[in-house]
Amino acid sequence: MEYDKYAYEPFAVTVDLAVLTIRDGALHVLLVERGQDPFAGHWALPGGFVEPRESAETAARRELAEETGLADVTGLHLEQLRTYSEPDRDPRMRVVSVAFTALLPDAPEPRAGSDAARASWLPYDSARPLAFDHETILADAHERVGAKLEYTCLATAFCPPEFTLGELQHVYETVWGTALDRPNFRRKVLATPGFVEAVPGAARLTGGRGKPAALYRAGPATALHPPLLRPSREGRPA
Amino acid sequence: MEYDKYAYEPFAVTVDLAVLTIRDGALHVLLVERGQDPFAGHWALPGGFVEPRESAETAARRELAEETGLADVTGLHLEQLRTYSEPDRDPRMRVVSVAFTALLPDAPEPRAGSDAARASWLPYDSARPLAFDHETILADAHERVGAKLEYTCLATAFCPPEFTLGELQHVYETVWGTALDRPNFRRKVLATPGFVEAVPGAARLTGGRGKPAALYRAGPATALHPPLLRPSREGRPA
DNA sequence: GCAAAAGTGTTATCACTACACCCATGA
DNA sequence: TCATGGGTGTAGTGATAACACTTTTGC
Repeated sequence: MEYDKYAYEPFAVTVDLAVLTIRDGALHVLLVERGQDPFAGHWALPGGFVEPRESAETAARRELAEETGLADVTGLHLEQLRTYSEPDRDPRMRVVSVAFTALLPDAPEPRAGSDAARASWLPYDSARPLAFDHETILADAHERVGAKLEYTCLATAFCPPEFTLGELQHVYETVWGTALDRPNFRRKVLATPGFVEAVPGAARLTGGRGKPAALYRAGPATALHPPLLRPSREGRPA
Repeated sequence: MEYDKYAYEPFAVTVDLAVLTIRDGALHVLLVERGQDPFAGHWALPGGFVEPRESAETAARRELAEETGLADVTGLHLEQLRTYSEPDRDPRMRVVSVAFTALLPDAPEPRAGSDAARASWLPYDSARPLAFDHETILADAHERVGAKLEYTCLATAFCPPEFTLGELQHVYETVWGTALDRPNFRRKVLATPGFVEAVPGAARLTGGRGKPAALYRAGPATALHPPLLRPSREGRPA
């Protein structure tokens, strides 16, 4: 560790956000359209510089509030993914980016930020091509969230304060891209203490038809024991 | 994203390494003794600056080779942990550090590096206090490795090319700090295709006494299905 | 009544735990 | 012959998967 602050070419440190939500039954991601080169006109993940007196986590939450326009983002799930530091990932200069993923229950229309031409929710499957290495970041975020659904109670972060078990199951099915058996899913969730808590007496119609579903709130538990594993594909990445 | 490289106070970007190994039946960590203030005389994780033309991963592998003195570190497990970016984590200047964890099978004596006064393997449990926020980084590394043992084949990274099932079990017991049932462990490992491969005919005495143990090599699998869960403590962190 | 969505029950299979027990070696 | 560590067998328990089935609503 040396003392000369200018011994090296300066590094810029930024945060990039993979903000995911479920909208119209499909996984969506918050993207901004770049107004300037490089990649002018391309979609990119929202993000920005880390300020001199804030941590990457603080910067990420600030950007999240700015990009979504939400007044209160304190309760939202925000998690550091990893740091992307390939020397040429930004053609202009050396930029090291700390990537985060955030999970939103509902999807308010984003407001076009200061430097972004447009901001919008796009379906995950059509979110390509993206600027820089953002496709890699987005794929890593998807894999991470999918894996964490297995052994944590993270799924409730995609749900509004009160939700039905059908909606919770839909979170799993949407992120994993697989269908689950409803009776088994239901038993599994209810058998895990603290995953969900029943809202006494409350019920809601979901698809316009059918029996009204009981409502639940997120419980205090964070871990899932035993885990709720994805239907087995053989070679799962580590 | 702006073009002025000097618009902000420069950030230094470093890597810190939590290098773990098992030595004399206990978890050890590679530490260096700091020669200069701040924290002169304190132990710290090895690490260093990311060079202008390398990624954090490249820098981490370079530092690993320098600090351990190993000629070939290409096969070793090296994994990004997370990035630590609290504004005051280094009192001298703004340093953002990308932390990695590395797993070594054997423990060659480290050579004292260029800027470090001494380098040494210390038992994990007595590796305190550490300089900067390195205690947090080390604890995060331990937790990450412990969690990955559950659902990946990572344990073989602590073992030499050929090892016994008893040695493999010892890896789990050392990292988790719990005893495991030998018959069940054995069945579990052998029932997972590609976790280990038998070395035909080979056997080795382990404790000087007892039946010689069959030898195994690491197999091609990376994931463990179903996982090998830690004996249940109730509230496991997410 | 019919379709749709919620919710319950049942059974076979699988995996895991906790043991008891046998085998090969050095002292 | 004993201590030590490797290796096998087995019975009880709990979790899972794959169904069939009932309930409550809108049309």
